[in-house]
Amino acid sequence: MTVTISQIAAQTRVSPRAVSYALNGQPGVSEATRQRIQQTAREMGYRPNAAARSMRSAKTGHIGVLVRNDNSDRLTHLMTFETILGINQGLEDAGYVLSLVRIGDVQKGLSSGSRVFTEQVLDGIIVLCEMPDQLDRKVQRLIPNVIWLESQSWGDQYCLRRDEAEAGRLCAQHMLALGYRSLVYINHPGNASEADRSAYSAIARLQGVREVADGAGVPVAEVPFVYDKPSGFDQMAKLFSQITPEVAVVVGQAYHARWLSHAASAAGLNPPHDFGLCCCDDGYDVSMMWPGLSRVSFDRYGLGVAAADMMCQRLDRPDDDCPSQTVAGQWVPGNTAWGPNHAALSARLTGPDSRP
Amino acid sequence: MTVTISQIAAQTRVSPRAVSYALNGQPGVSEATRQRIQQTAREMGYRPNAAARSMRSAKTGHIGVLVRNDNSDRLTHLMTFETILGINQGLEDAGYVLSLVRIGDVQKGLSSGSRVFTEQVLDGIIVLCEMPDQLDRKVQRLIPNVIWLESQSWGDQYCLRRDEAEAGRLCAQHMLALGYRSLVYINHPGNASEADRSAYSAIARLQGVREVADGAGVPVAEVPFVYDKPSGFDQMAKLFSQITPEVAVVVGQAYHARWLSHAASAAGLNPPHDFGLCCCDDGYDVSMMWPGLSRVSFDRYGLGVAAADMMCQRLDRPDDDCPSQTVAGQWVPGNTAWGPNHAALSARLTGPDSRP
DNA sequence: CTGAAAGCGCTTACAG
DNA sequence: CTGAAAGCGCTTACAG
Repeated sequence: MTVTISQIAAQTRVSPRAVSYALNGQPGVSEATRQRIQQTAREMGYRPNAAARSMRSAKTGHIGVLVRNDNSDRLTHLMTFETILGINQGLEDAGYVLSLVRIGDVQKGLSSGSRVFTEQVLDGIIVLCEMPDQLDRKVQRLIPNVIWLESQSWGDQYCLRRDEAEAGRLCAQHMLALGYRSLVYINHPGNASEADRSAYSAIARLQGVREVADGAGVPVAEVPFVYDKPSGFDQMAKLFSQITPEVAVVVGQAYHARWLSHAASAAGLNPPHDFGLCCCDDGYDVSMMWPGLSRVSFDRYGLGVAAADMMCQRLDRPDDDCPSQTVAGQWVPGNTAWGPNHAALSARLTGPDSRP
Repeated sequence: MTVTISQIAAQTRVSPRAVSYALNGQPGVSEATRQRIQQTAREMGYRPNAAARSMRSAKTGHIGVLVRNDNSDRLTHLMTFETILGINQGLEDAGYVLSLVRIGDVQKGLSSGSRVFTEQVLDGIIVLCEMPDQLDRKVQRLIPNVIWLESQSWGDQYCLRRDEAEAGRLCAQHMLALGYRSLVYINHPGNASEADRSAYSAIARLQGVREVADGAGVPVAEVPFVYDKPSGFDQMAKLFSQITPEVAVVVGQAYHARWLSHAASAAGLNPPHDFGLCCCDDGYDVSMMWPGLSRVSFDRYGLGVAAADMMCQRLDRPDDDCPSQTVAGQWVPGNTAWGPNHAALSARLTGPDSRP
């Protein structure tokens, strides 16, 4: 059924060696036979057997991307997909295939997990989630080349992260510049399971906000936020009852901004008329669906490409230095925070499009 | 460096055959030696070489998922990720590894694409995007077992889709039940490139809406919608200037609902106070961030699991019948459409939480 | 410039 | 119950 090199060899009456050399563009075959072999291979619909190649070369050609998708948290942040597509682009350009891998039940370790942990399937893995250190070590032990992307692990090499503290600073700076003198920072409360997951980024963002606000003597009220539990609604209801146009609400994640926006809308409140709103993060979908959100923007796709490149360097030139990198976001002025003194009416007239 | 079966055989002074039989739980080894071998294998950190196994079994153990991510459209709908995670779960349970594959530049065919098209890498592929028929045929020619999920391709077997027409009917039925007697349907305009991509689903949804509305003698105004171009903003501005609480806006995709909500909010308009809003679709992120959206809900994750199961059936029992399936969504009553006669005040007092 | 041969790591009929 | 051997499809030193 499937065509092999031997079959082509038989067909063209040469040795398998000649076929291999001819198809891989190596010298050692006359140009005439090379042409003849290539022609026949094309006609027969030959495609190399990846497994056989892999066995010879001791390289699988597969790179994993590890996402958090255990049973307690079936869906990681969907925005991760944007980064994954960037990784995919980068890997594909280098001839690798991307294997999606999820962490199995974290409690069980990796026992019930993917085949990539029980067999030799991957040349390397990009860790795109936060997980307990113990699990991190397990991954390092089972899979040869690891790159950490947006992970809690951080070392001198092979790590890549957004600059969360800078994002917090940018938000605070722009809110102050608009004239706000009262900030509310909304974030996940640090309960045990969630702290694992978003601790480093949430902490860094808040630090950035505080750093700038403290410097200007502006208070930052911290409001815990659980969007998927009834208690979260109560807290938001309380917030809405107290909010004024003089207050700027800063949220960490774009998901939080979305939740807040819809909840406020249902309560008849809209930024920037009734309060200021900005976000330390965004994603492609935000830039498309909510271009007016005042925010720090990160190129998650580009981050993925960069991580893929880092992996390729680690594989191709393992002895070269590959320093960890931090990527800064860009402030995007929107129409959800116009300052406490801005006439609400003009906001209403200007409409939804805030882009230049 | 890596441990092989021969090394274990040498260590335990048995033949490679015995090691293979012992580790794979096959009869033909005494229980004593089996235990000894397993113990040694564990100590040496043995993990089978997937390539060697693959070569013997003529199965790669990799299943592709094809997404649209060409240069003109770097990011497919991010909600696709939810489905992909479902597929991943289903495949992993069956011992397969998921390879993410993107369509290369559609114009160029698959020439510059992933290695999965030039070598034998995959046992099968799940097409999770719409693409030209010609490309579809190419995929079928290059990769053995194809499952179509949410694709424009439809046959008696191996296809899986949401029931879009039913979603449209559900939306219209519930809007009519709430008392709305004027519907606006917002959708992508059918321009050439976009028609390819969303034609079948968009057409089916609108048909469903019309079917119900026509039956009740209720008019449906169609408004084209381009959210990523300035002309889209103009059209929305016009819509907002005409909208009233007596009108229910029906949108096809959750992305459209999000865009509309933010744009309306910036203009000081909120559903259900100023107009009714419902959506033929949702996603996990919508259910978390915007639980109050009146909508038809689809379990995209479950759809992914179902597609993976379909693939496994096709691989395990190729001769069995595997009929195509259509999955219906469920109506979720929210707080974005409460009927034209509902007192706006009560909506404002009730707050953001609309869940039972 | 080309053919015959070894070997990557595994599985599995085939003898003993 | 166990060992020696073939073979999956490919690549690559080694002779000629």
